[in-house]
Amino acid sequence: MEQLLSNIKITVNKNLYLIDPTSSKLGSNIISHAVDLIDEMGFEKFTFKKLGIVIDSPEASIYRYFKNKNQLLLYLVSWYWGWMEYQLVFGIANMSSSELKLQKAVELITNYKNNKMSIDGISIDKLIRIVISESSKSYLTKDVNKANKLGSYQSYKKFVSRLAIIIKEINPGYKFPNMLLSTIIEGAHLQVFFADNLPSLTNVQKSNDYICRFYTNLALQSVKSN
Amino acid sequence: MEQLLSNIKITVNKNLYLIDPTSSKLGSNIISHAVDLIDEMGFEKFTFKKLGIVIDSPEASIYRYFKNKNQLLLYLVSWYWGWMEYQLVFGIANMSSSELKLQKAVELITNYKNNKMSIDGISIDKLIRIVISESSKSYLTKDVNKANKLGSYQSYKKFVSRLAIIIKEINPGYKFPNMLLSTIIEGAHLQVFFADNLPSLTNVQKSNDYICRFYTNLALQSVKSN
DNA sequence: CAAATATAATAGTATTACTATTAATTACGC
DNA sequence: GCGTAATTAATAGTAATACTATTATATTTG
Repeated sequence: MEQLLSNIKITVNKNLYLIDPTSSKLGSNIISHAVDLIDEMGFEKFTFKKLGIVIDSPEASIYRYFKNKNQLLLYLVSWYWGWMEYQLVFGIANMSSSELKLQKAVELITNYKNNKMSIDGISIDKLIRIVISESSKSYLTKDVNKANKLGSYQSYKKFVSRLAIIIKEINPGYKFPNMLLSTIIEGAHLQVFFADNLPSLTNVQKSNDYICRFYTNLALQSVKSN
Repeated sequence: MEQLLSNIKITVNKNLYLIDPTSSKLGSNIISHAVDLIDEMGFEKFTFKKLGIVIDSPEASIYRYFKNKNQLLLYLVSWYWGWMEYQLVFGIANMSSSELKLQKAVELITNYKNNKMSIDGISIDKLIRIVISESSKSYLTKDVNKANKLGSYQSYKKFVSRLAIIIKEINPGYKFPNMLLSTIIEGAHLQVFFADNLPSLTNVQKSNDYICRFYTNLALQSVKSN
């Protein structure tokens, strides 16, 4: 895996930045330290001012790369789904059984461990925590429709539709593949968050694989029924 | 139902306000117009300043009732779960079958129509939309733990634990009742939002009951397995 | 009716989320 | 290699947000 990494580059819709942050030192600084800061202080408390202090550049320079902090979040989340799709495609490349493919996908979605690596200066570990805690804020706004028209959720939708095809292979008559997938994806994020913060809303104890088991069962059961 | 309403009062944890908003005209004005405004402009754009203008009271007066807008959101969400619990208890009062009770609960969770009524000056219609779009923001913050210790999520947790008992009645060996329930509740909210805004992430068409059917199947299937 | 108490209004401040303008740097044609 | 254009960075703002401290006005009650 590490070998492959140096050769890939996750691309992100051009509407998610003003200047491609991978095109300059300042840009990649913005990204990597934004990940650090958002993870550390949460998206609400995160500001371009604070980021500017950390990277020792003025606030206004960051505004040249991203319209605002929402667009930056959108960029990070989109990057995440690009990275997930990459892993999915490689993970299921040599599988013939669609059922096993789906299983693999759920594993991928619910596996939050062993990601100590960095890609393009982005700490995967921290990015995953950001996706879990903050990604829903990227679409739960009054601007969703506008953002959607600009392709801001492309990567996420692509990931889901790729999996929907696999589900259709397992059971062509299954009526709710996308619904099932978004339920699993967002549900899995939630359970991690609840396990850490509101344990009475989940049955997960830390450091076991209940989440993976639960959603794998859910997926297979649902798809095969109906 | 309408008859009953005049006699009940949904109570909310005392830590969710500074002054009980139901105790004064100003207080109930704050609540009812906050619901209008948040529904209209979304939680991010909503401010106490704007609310003050609408109710023709200074911003500072609102701060006497609620520490900040997050606390106000917490109050509304908590009120919502109190109201949901009330409906649940009455809805399943005379049922003997736990399976039917669970079915009724999922119906309640996924039924977003026919709520043109107002209680305590709160438009149920609008409140439901707020819960769908904004409620996750009330816990997806760095302050969750603090808020949780103050009992801010009590009503939600109580609703979930009440249903967890029903699930245990159906299948005492089922290991993940809370996980299943939070998946269904948050998933159902999400599907409504996606149907309106990001339709390719769901399979819901407007004005059908796919959401109810999907999550009812999910619940019954999961609970009976394992 | 005066004192205590509760409530409301005024007038601030620090921070946030930007933007317009100016300064510095780099790229490029001749 | 030098001047001009284009890009990038830094400065210095502004309007709005999220509060808070203080003062004023009612209301209660002994």
